[in-house]
Amino acid sequence: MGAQQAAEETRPASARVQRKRGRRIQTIVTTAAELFGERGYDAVNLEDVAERLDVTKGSLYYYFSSKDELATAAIETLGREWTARLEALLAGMSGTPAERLRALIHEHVTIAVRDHPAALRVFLVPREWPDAQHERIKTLRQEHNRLFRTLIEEGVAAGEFTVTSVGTVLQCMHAAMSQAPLWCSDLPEPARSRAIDEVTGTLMMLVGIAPA
Amino acid sequence: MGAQQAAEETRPASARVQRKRGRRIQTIVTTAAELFGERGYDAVNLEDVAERLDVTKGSLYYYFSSKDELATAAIETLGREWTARLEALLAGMSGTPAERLRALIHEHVTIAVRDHPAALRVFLVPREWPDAQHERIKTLRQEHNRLFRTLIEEGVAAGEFTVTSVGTVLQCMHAAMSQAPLWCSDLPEPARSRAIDEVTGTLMMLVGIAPA
Amino acid sequence: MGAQQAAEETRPASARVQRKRGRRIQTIVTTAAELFGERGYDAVNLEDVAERLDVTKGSLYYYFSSKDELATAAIETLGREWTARLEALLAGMSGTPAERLRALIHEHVTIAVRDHPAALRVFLVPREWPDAQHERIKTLRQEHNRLFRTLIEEGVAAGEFTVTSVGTVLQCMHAAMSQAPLWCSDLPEPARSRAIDEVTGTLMMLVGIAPA
Amino acid sequence: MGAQQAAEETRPASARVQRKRGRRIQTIVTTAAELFGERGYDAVNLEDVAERLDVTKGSLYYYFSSKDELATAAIETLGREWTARLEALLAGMSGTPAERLRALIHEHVTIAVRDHPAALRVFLVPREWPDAQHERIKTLRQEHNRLFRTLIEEGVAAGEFTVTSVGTVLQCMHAAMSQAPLWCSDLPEPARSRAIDEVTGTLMMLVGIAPA
DNA sequence: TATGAATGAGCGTTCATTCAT
DNA sequence: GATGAATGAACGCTCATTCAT
Repeated sequence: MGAQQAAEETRPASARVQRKRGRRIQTIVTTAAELFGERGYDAVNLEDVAERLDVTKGSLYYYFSSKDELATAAIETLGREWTARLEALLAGMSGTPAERLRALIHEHVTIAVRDHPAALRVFLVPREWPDAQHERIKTLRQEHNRLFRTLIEEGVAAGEFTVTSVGTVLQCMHAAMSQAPLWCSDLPEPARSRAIDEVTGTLMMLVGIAPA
Repeated sequence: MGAQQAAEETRPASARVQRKRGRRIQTIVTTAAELFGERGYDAVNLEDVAERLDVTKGSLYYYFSSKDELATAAIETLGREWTARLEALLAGMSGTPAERLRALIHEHVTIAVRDHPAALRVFLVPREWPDAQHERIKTLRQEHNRLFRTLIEEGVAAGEFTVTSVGTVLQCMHAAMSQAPLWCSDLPEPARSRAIDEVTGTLMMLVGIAPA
Repeated sequence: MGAQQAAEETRPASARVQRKRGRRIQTIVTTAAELFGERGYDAVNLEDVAERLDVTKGSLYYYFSSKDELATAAIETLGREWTARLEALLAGMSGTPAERLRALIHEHVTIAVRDHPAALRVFLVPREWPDAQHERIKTLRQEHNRLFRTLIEEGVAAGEFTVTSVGTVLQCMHAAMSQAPLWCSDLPEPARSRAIDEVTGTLMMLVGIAPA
Repeated sequence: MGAQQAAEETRPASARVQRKRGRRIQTIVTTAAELFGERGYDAVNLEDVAERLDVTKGSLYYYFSSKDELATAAIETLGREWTARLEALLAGMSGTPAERLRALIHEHVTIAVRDHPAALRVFLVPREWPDAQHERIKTLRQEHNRLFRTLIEEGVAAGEFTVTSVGTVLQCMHAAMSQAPLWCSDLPEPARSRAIDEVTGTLMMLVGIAPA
């Protein structure tokens, strides 16, 4: 490849190419996220990822230099999307802190149970992951926690919530929400929604809101 | 060698040997339980287990016929001991359901945080384990749950507890208690005890008991 | 890349690749057949096969998913080729049943002694092989036997042959032909051909044809 | 152990002890011969041998310094016993060479089919065995062949037998007799005896004796 | 860009052999 | 003499990674 061609590529052509590359990467990352979520880091091999994408193993290395890097990207994507959905929910609603917290928990559990039964492997047992991911997971979780923390503190300040310790409530809440897929995901539909509602109601009690 | 001598010597020797073998097996199982707990089934290899025991990999096969069998034994031991400690606690105390539940939660979290930071891998993410263990884990967890369930139902019947659904409360409680090691185990001592107390107080809210 | 180009390029390339893969597999199977024949299933390890092919053990798994499968392919190849050669011989000749049987025996022994001293391990001691191969071997041997059986029955019907029992004659004949490499293969050339002739003449006596 | 005691043991006590040791060794060797015969050298492990003898693996090393040595002894025993039985048969009978050869073949096949379906592994595929055994097997087989050879040469000299080459007839005969267990051993009793008779009759044709 | 092929380190498992008691 | 325990080398197999094309 000549230098000139290279120069041509880094500008206009390259923009289209890079967008394409970006989309390709997203496809891969999303697929990887599904698999890592379903089975965990160790139990996923690149052959599986490649097969689900209908490419060969070797191709993955054109986009990611290692399994670790792919996993990092997958987690990143998972975390971002999740937080974005929760933020979107909050942005579009008003009401008392209790109403909003209830909606937030409900949404979180719904995402976990319906879309990412996967994710508990990521957020629940971070030690399963290589150190590189470990830190990133922590950060993502903090961003994620921020949404809940803000709301809870608001409710406490308003005298609406009663808590022992905000930090502890967050940890417990998160643990329960993340593990919910274990007992909810396999339920047939009417029962599954009911189960999600129950979890939501139960977790509201952590801030002192009695069941309806 | 006469038959009598044989009767006097061979059998008692065999009994001693038997006991020795039993102890050896316990040592191995305990070590294995630690490692499986720390890293999960996939990430533990028999070389690691052997090294920690200061023997070679092959020796493990003198006692266990496969990694699976070793894992099964490790889980079994872990589960039994845990349940036994909780049962012992309940057997030695009286008081209102709230007092007893508080003690039970406190003990569970203490065991998890201090003695088996390990165990969350086992009880929290059962899907990580081969099918053979999967069922056994379920059973152990049920026995374990029974202690909590009985107490909660008693409290509800006495009008002392308020719950959305006993089953859901159990699941959430268990999830939080099991994950507690993640944020408590590495704390220095006075803080750790305080953290355990906070978790206890927070989880009592799941049955409608307000913080002190 | 346009769809047409893809159609013109990807498929033909894939066809060439396919053929290349086929050739590679044949090379491996042939090499494996030699080794299995020389030493038997148990005594051959994949390291040996790989070394003779000048690749690493792991590479074999790109083509065969287990030692068993490789062995099956090796046996299949061996059996097919052998039967094909015998069929080709018969197709190209006429004459009395005795003449044709003599030629058939001679060819079989020649193949065994010169080309596959190997094969006795396969056809002589089927119990040495895993069950998967066991059945396949039986089938191959039956196809193989069919050629001899047809001819012998023809000779018997024509009153040219005298036998105790066709089945038993086939078994004895096969046993001797297969084991011939043991005492013939290491002979220097003029003696080896003579030995093969003697075996042929001797085995013709099993159908009542006296030596020349 | 004091020198005196040793001195005492090497004489009178030692005789009894040594006989005992000899009997013990015979038991082990016989058992090993069975197993090697059933499964072949590679597929037999010392654990199996020990278990069948109801001792531990380690004990075998008190009598044999390696698996190889045990195998050698097993083959030796097998071969000796076999030859002895054939010699005994011949010693106790008279008649024409044909009558005696027929009896000899019949006895050989009967032993093979009924008592040592085993043995084909030993005598049919000597290459399966370590070099140490290889030579010994050859020798045993020669002794064994001698019985047949003598008889055949006698029959030829008497004009009763017609052969292409005595050596070749012996090889073919041996091959067939040894492999007979493969198709006879699993037959139910009346059929098995008949099959043995058929093999005998068929093999007599190798020396020019027509079926009855 | 993408593929098919190959590599090599590592893992679970087996087994002949050794040895203290 | 015999046992229980341990060892270490080897084997079948997996998989992340590399690379020529």
